[in-house]
Amino acid sequence: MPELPEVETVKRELTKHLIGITFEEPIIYYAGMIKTPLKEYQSGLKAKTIESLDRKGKFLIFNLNDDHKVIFHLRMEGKLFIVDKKNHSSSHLSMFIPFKNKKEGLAFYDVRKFGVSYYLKKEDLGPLEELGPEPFDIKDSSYLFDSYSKSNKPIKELLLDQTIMSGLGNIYADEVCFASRISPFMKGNMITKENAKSILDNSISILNLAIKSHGSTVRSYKASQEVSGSFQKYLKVYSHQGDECSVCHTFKIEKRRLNGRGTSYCPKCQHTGISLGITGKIGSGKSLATSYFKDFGYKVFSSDDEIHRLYQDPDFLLGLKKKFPAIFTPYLDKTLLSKMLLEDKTFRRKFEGFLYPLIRKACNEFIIENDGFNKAVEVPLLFDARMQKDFTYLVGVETTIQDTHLEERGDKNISDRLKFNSINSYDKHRHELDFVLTTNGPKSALKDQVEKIVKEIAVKLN
DNA sequence: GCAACTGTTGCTTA
DNA sequence: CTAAGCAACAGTTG
Repeated sequence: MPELPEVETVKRELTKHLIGITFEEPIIYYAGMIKTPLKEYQSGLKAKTIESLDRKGKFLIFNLNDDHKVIFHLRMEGKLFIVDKKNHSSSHLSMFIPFKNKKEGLAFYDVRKFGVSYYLKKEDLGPLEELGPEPFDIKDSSYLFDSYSKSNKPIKELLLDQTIMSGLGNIYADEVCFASRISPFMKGNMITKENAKSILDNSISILNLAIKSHGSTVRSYKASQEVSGSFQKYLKVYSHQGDECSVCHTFKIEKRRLNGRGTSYCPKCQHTGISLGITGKIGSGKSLATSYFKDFGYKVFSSDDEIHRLYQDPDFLLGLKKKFPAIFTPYLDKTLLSKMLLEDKTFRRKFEGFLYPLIRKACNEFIIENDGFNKAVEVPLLFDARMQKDFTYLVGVETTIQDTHLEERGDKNISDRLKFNSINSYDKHRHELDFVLTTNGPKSALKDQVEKIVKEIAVKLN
């Protein structure tokens, strides 16, 4: 995962073996990794000796015994191992640089081929040009406060911005937010000076401890053949989604996407507010239940409303038409759509595969946008859309008088509506619910049930 | 069996 | 300018 501590570990490990080593001409198997002219790279490294190694943020630097240097960025999976010339594994080998008068060489393994390398004059900054200071070099947290305050982006995204401060990646950014008791979703311009100080202090202490632990070993990443990092045992949120928070012992660690990155946090310790997924069959009374949560101060969102909004969206309709031309005659035929959803299983799968991710994304955006508030999100097909993990708690709404409810709201096609029960896997997943609301009785009884849940959650949040 | 997800960054598009 | 989405790639997980 190479973030700063892992790259520092690589640097320390390689320093033991590389100082004074003379390169032979590099053998390049994946030319895409070399970001400066290939021929110069090969001829430039040949017969040069390594004088010292350096690290800036997540970049690794070899200083050669002339006026040039070599820069590596390992990105996601890049690994620099010293291996025997005839013993190196050939799978995912992007480059091999044999050592002169030695039986070993430096191998660059990179499964995903995202890693890059540069051959540059020592005075050229190259990719380091825009790089911000490391936390260790920031003497005053007001620098961070000033940088973050200017931005409307979520604080975690700003922590990942290497031009402001370098070194934090996805794992340590989550850990720093947790240690600082700050929501990763909070906008930069909302943070206080105390927040900024906390972020700087925790960045320094977490990175230092991680360096001491030789980084983290997660998934396939290892700094060298010999060294396995152990910082993963100190991780409090990253890789802990679903576990009870080790600090408050009240809620599970949650995980959701923020700008395409998995983001783990504790809703209580980091003051994000909790989120409820409200689900149930058609006509069960979900909307009414959700509206009661609103009465108790919750922010609410309905995925049905989102679907209606999507059907007004020309871009969505265009995408839909491209994927499912059959339901356009020539305009979207909702009756035909309902019929096909009920009768054609293959069509339904495909349609759901198109629609559910959009719903999931919209719900996620709503939750992130309403950071700090408690939220109730109505999702009729929550289980089918596999959104169980997207909420703090799951609330089921049940009734034995579905048809009465549908009649009450003036539904014309009750029997057709009820057919949709067959494609809702609520019953199969009922045991996953944290709360069940029953809506057979008077409305006031439902409101009382909602109030009970609201109070229980308020106690947990303190 | 397919879709989503994975540690990073930079470029394109609106 | 910002913001979002995608691209680079290949393997693992549900």
